Amino acid sequence: MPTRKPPPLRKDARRNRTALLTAAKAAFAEEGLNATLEGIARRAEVSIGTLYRHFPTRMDLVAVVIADKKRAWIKAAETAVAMESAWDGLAFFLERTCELQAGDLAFNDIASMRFPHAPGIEAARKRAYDLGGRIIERAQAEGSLRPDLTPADLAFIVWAQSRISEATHAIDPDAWRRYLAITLDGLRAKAAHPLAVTPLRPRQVMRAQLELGRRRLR
Amino acid sequence: MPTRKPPPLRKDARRNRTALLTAAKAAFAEEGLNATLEGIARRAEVSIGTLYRHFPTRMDLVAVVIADKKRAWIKAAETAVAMESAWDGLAFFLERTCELQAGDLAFNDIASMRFPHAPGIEAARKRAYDLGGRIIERAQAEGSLRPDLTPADLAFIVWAQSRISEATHAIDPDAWRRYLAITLDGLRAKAAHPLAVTPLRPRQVMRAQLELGRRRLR
DNA sequence: CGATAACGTGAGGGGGGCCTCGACTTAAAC
DNA sequence: GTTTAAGTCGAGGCCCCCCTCACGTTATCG
Repeated sequence: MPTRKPPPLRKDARRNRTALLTAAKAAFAEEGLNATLEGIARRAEVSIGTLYRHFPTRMDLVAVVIADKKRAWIKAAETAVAMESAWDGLAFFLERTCELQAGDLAFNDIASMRFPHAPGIEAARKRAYDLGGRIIERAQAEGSLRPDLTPADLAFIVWAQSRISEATHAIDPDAWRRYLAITLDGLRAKAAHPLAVTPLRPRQVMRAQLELGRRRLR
Repeated sequence: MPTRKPPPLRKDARRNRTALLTAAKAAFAEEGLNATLEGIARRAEVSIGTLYRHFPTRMDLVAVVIADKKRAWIKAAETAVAMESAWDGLAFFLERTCELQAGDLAFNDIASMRFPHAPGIEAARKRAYDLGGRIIERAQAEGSLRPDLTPADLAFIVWAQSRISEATHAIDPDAWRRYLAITLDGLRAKAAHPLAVTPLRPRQVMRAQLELGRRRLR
């Protein structure tokens, strides 16, 4: 590996770095990923220059703050694929994804693709997408999931949910569950009526992601 | 009525007003209701001062631009209440609402409550909400709609849809229909599984609206 | 206890949007 | 054609944010 181990940080530097991450985590969660960097520096009681020394770009900060949830997300997908009941796997995956974004506008922004170029997210997204495909296949093979659903549809369902948790996270952190339950009822094979509109092709889904990202961020 | 009829506009003033409205309509539709006023003035080839003379506040501009769609929205609700099949009425109302917001980020912002204080919208909202309640009641009486749905749920469904059309309007203007169809399948009485989470109370719904409005607008 | 590299700082330049206001221009009425 | 109220204009003040950099400070090591 070409990367050298970074030299140890000085004590004050370590303290400031921690303070910045704490402040950023809170600010991003409350205000979304476009929280102002100056505000984060103020919150951490550190000068703006120090913020930039530690995190030269906003993305560097985002990457660290997001890391945990990103891992949790992938793990949820892997767990879902391994569940005995494929339907339960699907429901678990959707619930867990929505749970991660509820009350955390940072992950909400990520899940809604408002930061399409967030670092390290690309890979996680691809992985989650692939796993999502397998979750769907299994549930369709099992006969519990409507046969016309595609992996891209999963993304749209999560995006749609993201607006609901965006609206309700401060009022009732569990409100989104109600609407996810309704959607799940619509996903069952027994409930399915034929869909008149075809799903977006993968290329189009990517463009839709970028479109969401264009909206008032960055 | 205490309002006098306004004096006729000068010819150049009328021309500029029209240009401003045209520009604003386009800008709001493309960029959402927080499109920059300076940009709208540029687009109309008019100075920023002129914009402010005609429309002292952003809301004055929004009110005029939105008016048509607002009426169309109420009309859709009234038509829906009068339809023979209550289920068709519900589907029609939801479809029409989503249709109005698809491809028009201005109405999308309105429907998503991102401008909670938009002028004249308050009344329209109340009317639509009331009509929505009657649409639901009829469909539940008919036995076609799941009995646990409330008027507030309708709002959340539309908000959720708004994110989908936000993402897809430029790629496939009809993509949202696919997800609305899935949601409708979840709304049928036959598809319903009991909902574990209770709906938000009216007071909470209002707070959720304001919450959405807080997000990066104004 | 120096010496020094790492670190912290905040003023300042650049950008952009909001909104105001006084000087200028023009349509319209006589 | 003159008058004048209505209308237009855009510079400029305000605010907030992004990001850089030269200078002062501090931890760490010999």
